[in-house]
Amino acid sequence: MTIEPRLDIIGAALADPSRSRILCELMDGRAFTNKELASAACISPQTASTHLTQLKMAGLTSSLRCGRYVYHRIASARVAKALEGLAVLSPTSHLSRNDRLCADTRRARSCYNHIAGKLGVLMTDRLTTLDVLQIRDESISPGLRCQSFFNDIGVAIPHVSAGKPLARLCLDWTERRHHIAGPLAAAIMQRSLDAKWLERRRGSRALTVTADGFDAFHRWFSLRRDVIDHSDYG
Amino acid sequence: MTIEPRLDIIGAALADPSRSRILCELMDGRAFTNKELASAACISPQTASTHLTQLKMAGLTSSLRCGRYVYHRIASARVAKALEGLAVLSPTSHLSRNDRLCADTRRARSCYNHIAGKLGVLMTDRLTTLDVLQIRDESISPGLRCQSFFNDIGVAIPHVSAGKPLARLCLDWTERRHHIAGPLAAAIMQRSLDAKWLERRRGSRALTVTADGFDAFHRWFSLRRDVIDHSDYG
DNA sequence: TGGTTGTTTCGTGCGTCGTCGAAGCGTTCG
DNA sequence: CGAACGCTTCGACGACGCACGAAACAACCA
Repeated sequence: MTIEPRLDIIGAALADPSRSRILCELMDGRAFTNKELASAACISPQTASTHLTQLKMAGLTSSLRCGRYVYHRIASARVAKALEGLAVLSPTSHLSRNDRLCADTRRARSCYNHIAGKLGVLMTDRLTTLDVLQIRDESISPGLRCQSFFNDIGVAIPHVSAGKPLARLCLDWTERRHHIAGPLAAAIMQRSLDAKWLERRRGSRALTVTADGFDAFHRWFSLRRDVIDHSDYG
Repeated sequence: MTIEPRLDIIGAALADPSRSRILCELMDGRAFTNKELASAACISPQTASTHLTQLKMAGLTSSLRCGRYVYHRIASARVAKALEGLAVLSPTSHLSRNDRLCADTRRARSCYNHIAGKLGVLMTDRLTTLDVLQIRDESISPGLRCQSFFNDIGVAIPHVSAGKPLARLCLDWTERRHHIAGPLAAAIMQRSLDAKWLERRRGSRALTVTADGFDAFHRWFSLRRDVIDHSDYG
């Protein structure tokens, strides 16, 4: 016998539909309570509690007690990255349904701590054509107009320790194309929320683009409203 | 209800110890028959057959009929990448045992189609300090001495279509450090096997460094035998 | 063609796991 | 202090899934 990674242990943690729903709920990077997650997964709080202890034991989530509430979140960016890697492998048959809420989620949503969905992909495209970011192979480096661009839109470029990426590419599981992740992407998302360009929706990872948001995305990213809104799915 | 990736479907495919062992066996990139995999996982051929159909249904493996044999392999590099991402998350308690075969596997092994383990990590380090490769952030670009180096050691640098990486970083699940993956890394592995620097071992992903191998790795990578051999575990 | 080998399907037994009601524990608030 | 609320544990029920023997199917070989 030779040593092997125990994929089955991680797999068993993922193998239940309720736990999968809980993880997807947590994938936007925020922390939720037991009860909230129970409601999101349509199960009783007792059941959610057992699931959450399993996820925690498997190292996928961590919990933080706060008064009588227990907040759960994805354990680390590494876990989030691994789960995103799995998400693009997961079956897509259920994605073809023309569901209004599906369309919303595809259009713009939070992914761990950055913007995903069509908006995320379009913004990423635009950042490269504007020479704000250079994407070579699978890595990202600042372009000529990086400083000025982020200065203009009011995003402070995060400081990262040497060797750590300012941003990285994340394969979008609905668009099947890359959007940016990492500290810079998180800063853009934070700015978009602070400036009320985007608003979180209750009980969903979907993000709503406000009127100011359409304005800002048109001004800074040349994204017309109908391009963002247009759904090219069945 | 909003759409979600069905992590549970992939998870269910991974959730069984036998299937995990089968996948780990396939992770070196080669194809194996049903019977071989059954033997590797210590289960009967019937059981292996059902597991393999499950893995195939989940999109993790693909099969190819060749006479009365059916060869199974990892479906794609994307799947291999996702599984590697999970492997670094998987529990490590069983890695602390001081097992001779464990040490072999840690020292050098094949990972999909490139070299992993201590040897893979050391080679990657050396390629950067020699300015053969430049690692910036999480991407890799050719260094000043790239052409001459690979010419010297007899590796033809693979052609890749524009925008595709020549190499990428892969987190080693035993060393917990990066080694290189991708076309260039595959070419290095192939060269090492052709030149008999490395030999595959029966029934294991471990790679044996030959006498010529120690010679070559010392000459080209300045890796002394004791550095490769030295186990800093248990 | 008949025997051997590899793979797959069927049926069954048995263990594991998800689910929720009930109850226990801890915290908050009036 | 007592009531309300949230979380967790326990127990029982039901369902799913892994395992292998037996048998069918497919391909090779003499």
